Amino acid sequence: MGRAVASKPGRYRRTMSGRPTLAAVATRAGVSPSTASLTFSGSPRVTAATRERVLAAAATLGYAGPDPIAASLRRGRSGVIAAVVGERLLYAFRDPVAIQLLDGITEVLGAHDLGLLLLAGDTGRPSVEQITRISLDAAIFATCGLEDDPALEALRARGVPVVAVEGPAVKGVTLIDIDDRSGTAELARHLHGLGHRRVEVVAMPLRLDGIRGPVGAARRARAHYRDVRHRMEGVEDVFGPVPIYETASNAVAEGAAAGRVLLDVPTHRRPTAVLAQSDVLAAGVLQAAADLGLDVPGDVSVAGFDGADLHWLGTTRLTTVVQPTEEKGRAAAQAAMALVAGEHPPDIVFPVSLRIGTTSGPPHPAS
Amino acid sequence: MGRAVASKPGRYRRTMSGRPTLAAVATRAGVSPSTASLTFSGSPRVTAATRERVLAAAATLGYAGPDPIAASLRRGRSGVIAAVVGERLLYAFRDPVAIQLLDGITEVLGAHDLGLLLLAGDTGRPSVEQITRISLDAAIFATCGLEDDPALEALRARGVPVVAVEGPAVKGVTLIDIDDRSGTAELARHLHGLGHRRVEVVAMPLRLDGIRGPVGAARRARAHYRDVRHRMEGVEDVFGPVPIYETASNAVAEGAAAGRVLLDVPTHRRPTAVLAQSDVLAAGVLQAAADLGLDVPGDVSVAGFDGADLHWLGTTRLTTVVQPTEEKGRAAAQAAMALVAGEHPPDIVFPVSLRIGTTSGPPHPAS
DNA sequence: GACTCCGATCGAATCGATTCGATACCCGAC
DNA sequence: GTCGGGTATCGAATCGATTCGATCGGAGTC
Repeated sequence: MGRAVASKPGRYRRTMSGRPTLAAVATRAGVSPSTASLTFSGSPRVTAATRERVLAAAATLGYAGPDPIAASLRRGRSGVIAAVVGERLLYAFRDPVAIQLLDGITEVLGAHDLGLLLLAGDTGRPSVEQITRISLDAAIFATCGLEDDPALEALRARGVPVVAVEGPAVKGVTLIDIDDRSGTAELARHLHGLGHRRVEVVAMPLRLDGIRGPVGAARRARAHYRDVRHRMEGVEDVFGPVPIYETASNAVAEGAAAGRVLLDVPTHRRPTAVLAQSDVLAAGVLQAAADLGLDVPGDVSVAGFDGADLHWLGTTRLTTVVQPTEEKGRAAAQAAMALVAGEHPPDIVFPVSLRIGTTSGPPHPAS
Repeated sequence: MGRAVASKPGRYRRTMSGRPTLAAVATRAGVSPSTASLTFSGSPRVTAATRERVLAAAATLGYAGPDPIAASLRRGRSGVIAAVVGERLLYAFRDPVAIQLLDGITEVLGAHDLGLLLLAGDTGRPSVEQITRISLDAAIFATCGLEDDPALEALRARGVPVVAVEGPAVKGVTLIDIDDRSGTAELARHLHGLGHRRVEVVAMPLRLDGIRGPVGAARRARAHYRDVRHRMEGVEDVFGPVPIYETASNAVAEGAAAGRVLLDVPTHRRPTAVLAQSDVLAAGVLQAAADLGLDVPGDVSVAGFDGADLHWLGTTRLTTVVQPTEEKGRAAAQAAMALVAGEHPPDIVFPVSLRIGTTSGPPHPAS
């Protein structure tokens, strides 16, 4: 018990960053590294007394628990699941649906102490470099999934399991989907039943090239996104071919611009109903209608899709198709976790439901 | 070249997940693991010919590059930086400022192939478990930073460097801030100059307890968030003590509710100007004013803070204090990277600037 | 008092790459 | 022909933990 012994109480090995290692804690506690490890993993095979000693040693040395990186290497997983967001966050998160989806995802991942990594693209896609440098257990294509996405390619090459929310529909990818087509068709039937015959569609972007305007057959055939396609088809199931106006992005301003184009025409050529492919676009159309002094639904009915809560609409209740966005997110997260566990979760298609609000009504008899 | 030899072309070691390892590729290419590693790290010390052979071997075996986890362990970094978001994403991301901040962060991180991990709290704070399980190189408190945050505690215990955006101001944490106080004061002077004398403040939450209503002295003293405090002080610097109405969250609906309370009173008691602490809240106040049939700025001037682009405001240009949100994000990311590199980046305070819009004007002479 | 049996603890291999210093080789020069 | 210098490649240690099977010690039983 001489001073020489007592004077070097902290001479244990430390990590590069200067922090102690599990081995150091074990030494200090007078146990083997294995026992120390067992202690921190909360194994019941460790005596309470031993546990105490290990924890005390850890406290003394300022050890905050096993290094996650080393643990990840040994375990073969990182505990991180990526959400791939095609655009810059600034644009992607303008979409309340995207946010709600992500919220559902984090809800499930957080409950399992998993982390959500955002893989966003500056110009379009997240860099493949990012994907190869960061350790991921799985990836969820949250928005903008494309069949020929290079990010998808990179993930598959690495053997990272992939979940896609509303596409891309690729073999080996678990798909979490909603019934876009029949949901839209139900909405279309509602409008048709009200007497509407002259309807037009305001579509979300068919491709990521910033083009807006009327959609011709050629363009139509090259529609990239599954949900966009299905929502067009749903309308056509009821009304047959209808004019489609494509927006450059899923934003209120885009919807407003489209709305002005469609509504600022002589009455006899004006559609009696506008079906926007999203609530956000519909909000824009409503704005355009208001600017033009048109009454909704008196002069024109407006419908959306998503059932997003657009707080800025005030008391207007948009007629729309409600999808279980948050549940989609939860399901996606669960599927991702199942894939990580080596299971083969099934694809899922969630049902949607029509919600009739205050923005749809019968057209003018004259129309 | 008998069949027996040719039939076993791929007998190299593979990882647990069934993927080949760098060592396997090296063996196959007839080089040492070191050389293979050098090849993948793009070292110029490797001959073109050798590089070719290694890459060919990798292609044959289906090797997509070094395992990020193993590389992380060796390098001592994971390439992941966390953004701590206090609330659920669903609420946090309703705030356009938060999104813009995050966008700025991802812009910088993405350019360096770093990943952004979202640490969100379901009920309040992100779980400490998450922090101890996931490997982080640094963390950025993006919103809702509190001095006594257990998450902050956990991060520091692990030795993870921390950057805070607008608080918490704690020793050892790099602070990225804006000049809330003098910015608000400038705005207040503008209104004072217009002739306003009866002004009220709609404040963001002072604490995370869901309380809304007039703020008394006791409550005022316990204001938790730095930006909220500073924005109150800025107003008082010009007007002296003014009534403050606290909202339960930074949302349009909350602003609207507060607006109704403040504006739905007899004219002589109605404030001639309302200073909301954020543009989102101001949007709500505008909505309330419209609902009450009040003209802005005729009957009441409304001002916000942030300079967020609220696309749903239409043509109304809010009088507000513009802060460089995106740049704040970029600075935060850069500070985080500097900390990871072992540097000591300085705290930063960004200036803000008054932007006079269409929602402020002189009060009624009668008032 | 010897023999099992059971459970707490330990040893050692392993996860997959990175990196530094050493080696081996090739070319030119003396 | 040999030596020096420079460079492409290699060996081996290391990053920090996890985990399986082995070991050791003590309690219970005949």
